[in-house]
Amino acid sequence: MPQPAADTVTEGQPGLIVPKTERGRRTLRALLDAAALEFGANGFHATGITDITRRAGVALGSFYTYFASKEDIFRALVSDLSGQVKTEVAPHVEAAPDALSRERAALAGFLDFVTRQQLIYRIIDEAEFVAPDAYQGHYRKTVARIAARLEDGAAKGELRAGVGEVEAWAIAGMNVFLGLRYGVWGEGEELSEVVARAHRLVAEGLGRR
Amino acid sequence: MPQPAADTVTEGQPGLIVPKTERGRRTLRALLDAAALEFGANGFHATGITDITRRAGVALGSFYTYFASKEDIFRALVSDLSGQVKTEVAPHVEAAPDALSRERAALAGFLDFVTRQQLIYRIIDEAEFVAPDAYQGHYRKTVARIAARLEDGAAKGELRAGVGEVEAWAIAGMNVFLGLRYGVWGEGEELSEVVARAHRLVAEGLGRR
Amino acid sequence: MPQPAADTVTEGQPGLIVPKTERGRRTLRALLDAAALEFGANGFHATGITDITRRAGVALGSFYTYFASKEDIFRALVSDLSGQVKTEVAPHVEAAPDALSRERAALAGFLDFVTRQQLIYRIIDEAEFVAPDAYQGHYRKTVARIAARLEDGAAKGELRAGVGEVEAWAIAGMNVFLGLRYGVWGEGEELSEVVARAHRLVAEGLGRR
Amino acid sequence: MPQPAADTVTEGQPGLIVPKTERGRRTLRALLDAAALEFGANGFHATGITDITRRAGVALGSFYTYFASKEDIFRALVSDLSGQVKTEVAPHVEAAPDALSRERAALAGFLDFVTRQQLIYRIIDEAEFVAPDAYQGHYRKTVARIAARLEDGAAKGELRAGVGEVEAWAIAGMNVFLGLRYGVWGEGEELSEVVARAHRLVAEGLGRR
DNA sequence: AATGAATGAGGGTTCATTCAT
DNA sequence: TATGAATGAACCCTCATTCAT
Repeated sequence: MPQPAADTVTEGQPGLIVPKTERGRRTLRALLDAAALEFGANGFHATGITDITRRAGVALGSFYTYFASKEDIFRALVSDLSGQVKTEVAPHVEAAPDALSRERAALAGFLDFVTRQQLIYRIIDEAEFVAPDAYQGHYRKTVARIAARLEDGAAKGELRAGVGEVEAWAIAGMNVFLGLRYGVWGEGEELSEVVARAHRLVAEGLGRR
Repeated sequence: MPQPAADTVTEGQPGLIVPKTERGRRTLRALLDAAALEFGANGFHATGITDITRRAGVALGSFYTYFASKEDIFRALVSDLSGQVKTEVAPHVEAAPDALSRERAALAGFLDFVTRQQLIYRIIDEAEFVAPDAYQGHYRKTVARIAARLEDGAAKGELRAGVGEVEAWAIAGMNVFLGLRYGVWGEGEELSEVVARAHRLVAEGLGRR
Repeated sequence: MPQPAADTVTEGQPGLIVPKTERGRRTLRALLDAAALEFGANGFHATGITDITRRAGVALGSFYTYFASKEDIFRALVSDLSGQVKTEVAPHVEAAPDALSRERAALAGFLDFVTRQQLIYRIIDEAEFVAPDAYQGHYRKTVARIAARLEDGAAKGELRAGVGEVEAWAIAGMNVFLGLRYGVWGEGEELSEVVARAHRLVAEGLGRR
Repeated sequence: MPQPAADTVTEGQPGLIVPKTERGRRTLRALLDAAALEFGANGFHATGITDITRRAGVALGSFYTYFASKEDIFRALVSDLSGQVKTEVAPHVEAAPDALSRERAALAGFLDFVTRQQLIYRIIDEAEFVAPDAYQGHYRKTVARIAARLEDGAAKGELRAGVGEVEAWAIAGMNVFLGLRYGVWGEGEELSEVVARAHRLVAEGLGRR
């Protein structure tokens, strides 16, 4: 079951109003968490501002103290969630000893995140249609991280030479689709099995040796 | 540049009204083609029924002679486009001599389709939020085809044993992301290069031999 | 007591939608008449679209079949009322035998109109703040008519030479203020007396002979 | 160019809070001056309380320390401006040697005031729709002054006998319209010429001698 | 006296769908 | 079958005013 992001606003985002009082900070937090749950469960268009404020326990008008529009809070969420995914996956990745196991750890960490936060993860995907620039921003950053890992692995001789952005997009696509299929739609499939098989594809390909 | 699908409705879909008269058939066709362009360009929610009927050159009321609702025509489109993708990619695939080159051909064909019909292709993706069942249907069918190819290849000894659904989802995800990145967002990148690199990943993986 | 303008739409105004059916024509008429009463009685800002549609006996949405916005119908009204004033006053003016009595007839006709349509006349005045261009348009046209009369009178030797636009604006202002004071605010003052005195001012001035 | 009225509150008005401290007096002044500029530039309805407090450099809540409502400050302004007009015009009038030149001086002084304070002058006019009693109050007082002057002139034999309230309203209307047309809308017309021509109308009328 | 967050009624506008012609 | 006017629920957003600090 999706949990409201416990501490949503970690660093200032451009354009985000920073409340001056403690009370204001609590209200902003409540709005973001409520929005995550509502957008996640019902999608952008089916969610009304009143759904968000009702769940957050604040008055309708207070919404506009912190956000200029429904799109505005949506963008803030995407940006926030993008950071959350990265933050959750990073420790797994860093603990891995070499390039190939880094990718395995990234996939495992991502599937885990998506499974726990499945409704909320939809928000990022819906951004493709609600806030395309935020969507592009998220994936360009994500892929840049993957590409950097791959290039590092190649430089260390742990991966074959020449891997780069194209491979990174391919891996991102695999991970996202596997997350959707087995993390969100899945009905109890063994995720470790999925990780193992998908990772073998990435490591060895499909051909016979 | 996206073209209106010239002959959109090829076979009866469940729930779809089949017009009796030639005139009716033309109106239905006009509506579907107009809807593809409008939904593709502006998305489901930003598109009004009047946008569709205006472009189709029919009266507003006539829309409901053919479709029960906005979602209805959207579903019909997704189903239709799903068939189109399959139809366009299939010949490439069938011409390929072995399992690995089949996957290469599928990727190449898909990238080509997406590049030509980029706006329209968005419709399928937006279905995730507008008509999730149609979206699932499309991808389950797509993946089933891929899985069947892989299993066939394994049976023939052209691929390593044990490949199946998980690998098929991974490949689907890869293809879709590469299509979005290089077919839709791309600015003139060499698609053949993308295909070559992505295919090497599928064939050999990232590890050193 | 103000009467709804019996036949409001007499000639096509730019930007005004012209209904294609008889029913549509009736709805448009009903909306304009209702708007005149509501705007006249309560002013632009205190009048809601729903007040207009309720009085007109049509659904809220129908309003937007004919007008793009609240301002839009207001402008249409101003333009329409501007024409009505002219139409009502003109016959009095034309029946007058010479230049001085023309001005007297114009004042008398105007006071009469304002007295009968006092609420509705407020609409034109409020336009100064709601649709300044429409307001300017009305008064520039009105004054142009007065100036033309004066110049004609001077040419015929019925008025002293040199009268023109400045005098026309002065007369317009006099008429409007007298209309407001004695037509709208008035409590049964004898209008003929007002006309007589004001006209003597226009004819002879205040000085001693 | 309109100037913020330097010393706006000169005498206590009914219902107006008179601050005890110097600081309070400054805040009140700042609010009134800011309101004059905002109402003048954007009108009553388009002006928000926050626009006023922002320009005045005080917190939103402080507004209600001094005024009970938006209408309240508007009324206070109208009353204040009414006094200003009178104060500005009076010396010109008093300096004039006889009844006719008094009216000429009044018109000239008024046109001058309106030209310098055009935006702010709109406030008085808008009062017709925002605070009709304040509007009536202003013009009844204004006209009473004019009427008193006329009657005085008649008593002294400088004007023809019998002039009174009707003539005063007529003259007020002329002045106001000429102010709007040549002071506010005008584009550099020679005001002295306007004064001369309008005054000849008042003095001699339009007829031939 | 000042601050600024909180409130919530209200209003304009959209648009999918229905219906009379 | 086609037409286009009619319907009205729904929704986003504003903003005057209140209130806790």
